[in-house]
Order: sequence, then C-alpha cells, then structure tokens
Amino acid sequence: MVTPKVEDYLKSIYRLQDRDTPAMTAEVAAAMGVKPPTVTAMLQRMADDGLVHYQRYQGAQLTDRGEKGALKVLRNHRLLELFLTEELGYDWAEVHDEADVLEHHLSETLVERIEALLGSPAVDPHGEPIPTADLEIRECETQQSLAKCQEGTVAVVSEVRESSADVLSYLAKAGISLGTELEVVETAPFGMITCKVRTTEKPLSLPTDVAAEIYVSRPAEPAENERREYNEA
Amino acid sequence: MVTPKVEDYLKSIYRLQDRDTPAMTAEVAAAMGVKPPTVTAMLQRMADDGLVHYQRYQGAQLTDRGEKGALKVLRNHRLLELFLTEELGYDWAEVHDEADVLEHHLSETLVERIEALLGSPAVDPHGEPIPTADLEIRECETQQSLAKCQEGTVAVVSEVRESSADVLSYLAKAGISLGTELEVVETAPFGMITCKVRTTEKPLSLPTDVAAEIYVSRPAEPAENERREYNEA
DNA sequence: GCTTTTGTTTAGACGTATCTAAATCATGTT
DNA sequence: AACATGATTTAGATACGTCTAAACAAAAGC
Repeated sequence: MVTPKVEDYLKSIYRLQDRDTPAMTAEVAAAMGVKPPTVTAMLQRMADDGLVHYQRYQGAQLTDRGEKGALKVLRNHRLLELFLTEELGYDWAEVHDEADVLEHHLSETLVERIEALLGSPAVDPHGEPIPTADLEIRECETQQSLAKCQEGTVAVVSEVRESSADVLSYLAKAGISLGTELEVVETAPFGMITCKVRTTEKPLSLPTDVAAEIYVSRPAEPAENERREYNEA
Repeated sequence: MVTPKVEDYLKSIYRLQDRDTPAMTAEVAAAMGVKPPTVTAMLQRMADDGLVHYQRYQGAQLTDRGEKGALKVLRNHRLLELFLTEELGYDWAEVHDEADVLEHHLSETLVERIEALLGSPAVDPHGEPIPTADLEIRECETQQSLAKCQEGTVAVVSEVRESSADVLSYLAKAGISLGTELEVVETAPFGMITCKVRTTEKPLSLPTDVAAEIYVSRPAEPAENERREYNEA
C-alpha cells in the first residue's frame, strides 16, 4: 500500500509542510519533478489511505501515520548515507542519489544491522539527524542558518541541507565540511554572502540560497583566545 | 525499459531454459508466482524489446541482450549475498530474500565498490559463481549433484543451489556448509539419500530433490590416508 | 464588486503488471 | 484421423503513476 513513490511523496510533504501551512500541490509537483495533476491524483489516494489530510485547493498535511512513514524513509536514507561513506568509501556528494533509491528497499532487519554496525549514530554525513528506531527525531535547536548570520559571526558548520552533488562537491573542494569553522566577512545586498574558511584562511562567496542550507552553531570552546576575539568582533 | 520485474523474468528464464529447450509459459508462471496470461503478456513485451526470442505456444529463450541482463542481476544478487554475510553478519539462509529485492536497485558504482571491498570474490555464500564485471560466468564442471552420487562416495560440498531459508537453516543446523565432507551411505528407492557428515559423524537423510541442489566435488587432498580409504571403498 | 490571473482539479489517455474468463492451439490417445 | 486434454493465448478488467487539455476555484487587481 505504501509504495516507493508514495514514500517519496511523504518525504516531500514532510519537508514542505509547516506546523500550520500545508504543502501545496504546486510545491509538491516541483519537488517531485512531476506535473500538478499527478500530485492531485496522488494526494487523493494518500488521503484515502489515511496518510495525509487533504481538501481540494487547500494542499496536504501529513497525518500521524504519514509522518511516521516519512520518518521511516528519512531514517533509512540517512543511515544509508552514513553507511555508504563509512563502509564503502563514498563521499558526501555521492551518497544522496544512491540512498534515494535504496531507502525504499531495506528490510527492518537490514536497517537494524546497519544501525548497529554504525553504532547507532545521531547524524548522517551532512549532519542531518537520524530518526531513532521508534521514529523520534530531535531537530537541533542551537544551530542557525548561515544565511542569517551577521557579518563578523564565527561559527562551526554543523549541517548542510543540500542534496545537489555538484554543490556538495564544490563545498568540499572549498574546504567546507562538518566542523569547519567559518567567519562571515560580508553580506552583500544582492543575495550573496562571503565567508572566510578559518582553516585555510580562504574567502568563499556563496549565493544566499546555498548559504541558507548551511547550518552553523557557536564554536564549542569559547575559552580559547582567538575564538573569543571573533565572537566579540 | 528493463524494469525490476523484467529483471525477475530474465532471471527465471535464465534458470529455466536450456541450450535448445526454451522456458515454457507455465514454467515461468510457476517460477514467478503469477498466472500464465501474465507471462504471455510479459514475454510479448520482452520480445518486442529484444530480450527474448518468443513465438506463440513455443516458449521463450533469452537473446544475447537478455542473457546479459540476467547475468547482471545474478551478479548483483550474488555480490549482495556475500556482502550481507561478510559485512553485516547475515547467515546463508537469510541473504536470499534481501538480495532478491536489492539486486534491482544498485548503481554500477555501488556494485563495483562492493566487489572491490570483498576482493573480487569468485563465489557467493552458497558457492554459486559470481559473474564478472564483463558478465562472464564459469560454471564449475568438476562438481556433481549429491543426488547422483553412488553409495560410498566421499565428497566435499561445493555449492548449495537452494533458496529456501528454511531448508538452508536446516542444512546449516545439520552441519552442512561449504567445504563439509560427506559420505553417501545409502540411496533409498523412494527418493531419499542418506549421508554421513564427516566432521560430526552424524547421519543425515535428505529427499532427492533437496540433494539434487547440493553439489559436491572430490576431496582436495587424496594424499591423506583416511580419504583414500573412503574413495576406494 | 467584477475581472483577470494563477493555481488546482477533472477528464481522458497511456504504459506497466497483474487478474479472470473465454477462446484457441498442440498433442497424445484411441 | 478425429478427439479429448492440457497448455497457451486473447479479451477485458483493475491499480499504479504519469501525462495533456480543458474546466474550475481562489486570490489579486482594478
């Protein structure tokens, strides 16, 4: 009943909906790479199956069952991403597409064994939280989008919500990975933000929509001198 | 164009066909767990796609393209089985079902990495040969079905072509795995064969259709005394 | 408040994969 | 050689997942 395609729709709706703003047909269509009528038909079926709340022209929101389904797929996806990097030498730019296919085809047993092999990890290679076996997820509250940081902010990359392999490769080549310390040196008025990568001291300019997907948290050890300087600058 | 279902049909036909005897509709239907009309429809489509030679009422045989397709899936399947046992603690009875699903969803890259990680293995956990990257397969000619062994034969288990998890579990519990030395002690006239497992000295009776799926080869070291005794008995 | 624009839904179609029921072919028996 | 039997195919139906074209609702503009 919950086919791979339905799982993909669950994922999309999960990402698009908000507490009180449902995912609209056009948004889902864009996210899924299909035409709106396809989405309408699918939402109707998913509503019949009790996966979403749906009313014509009003978009869709996940039911509890739908959310569980989405979290299960997300769990599979993120465990796979980590598994592929840890055990099979993939890098963070390659894992997404592979995991997007395989996530729909793992048995309960296999997921458990992968999780055990990896030592019940909390986050995937992009820093995204991995739902637990009972489908709980804790979004990290202490982090913030790089796009919203003030000039002068120094922070550590803690998550990169970007699925494009090209962008991820670019970022990696530019020296950005989880844990990289960044200083925001300029926010231009035309949707661009420039940072300095603190390990290489190299400047890096990014369009705001890319920076929006990079999340940072405060440096961990405020005791050190250099770090404090930057925080107070 | 070659969907997972088509791949399943390719596998079935590959197993069922013989040099000059095509796979018949009813056989394929039985193997696939579907009704004959479903098979007819599928064979017509596969013939249109150049995967099988098919003429009404005459069954189907793989074309070269079809055989390549079958071998690719078989390669994926067997590499997965070995991967699951080696890296994720599966035993030989569990791997089949898991591999049957995943085999259709591996990228070229992933297959290559799994193969490299395993060190380009020749056989899977059941002793079945793994097709190479260029889809060559060497069936082992020096082995023989246990069902065809004479009483008194001593031989080593080299392959178990059995996909039922229950049967494989049973065999494992009875002490049979790859490399186990067996002595055929009796072939009963009602389709049963009794062996002695040489490590445990325990007797084991098997119906002929199970024994037919167990393949054995001559013991490797004929220099040892005990072994020669048995060969000459 | 009426109208235009934009987004959404219905209607009708197609390909995959399956089914049942009915028609047809192939073959072995008499 | 005709026939009965069994296997196979056709015909027609259903569910999934997608499309295009046309109808329709909601929001924005005047």
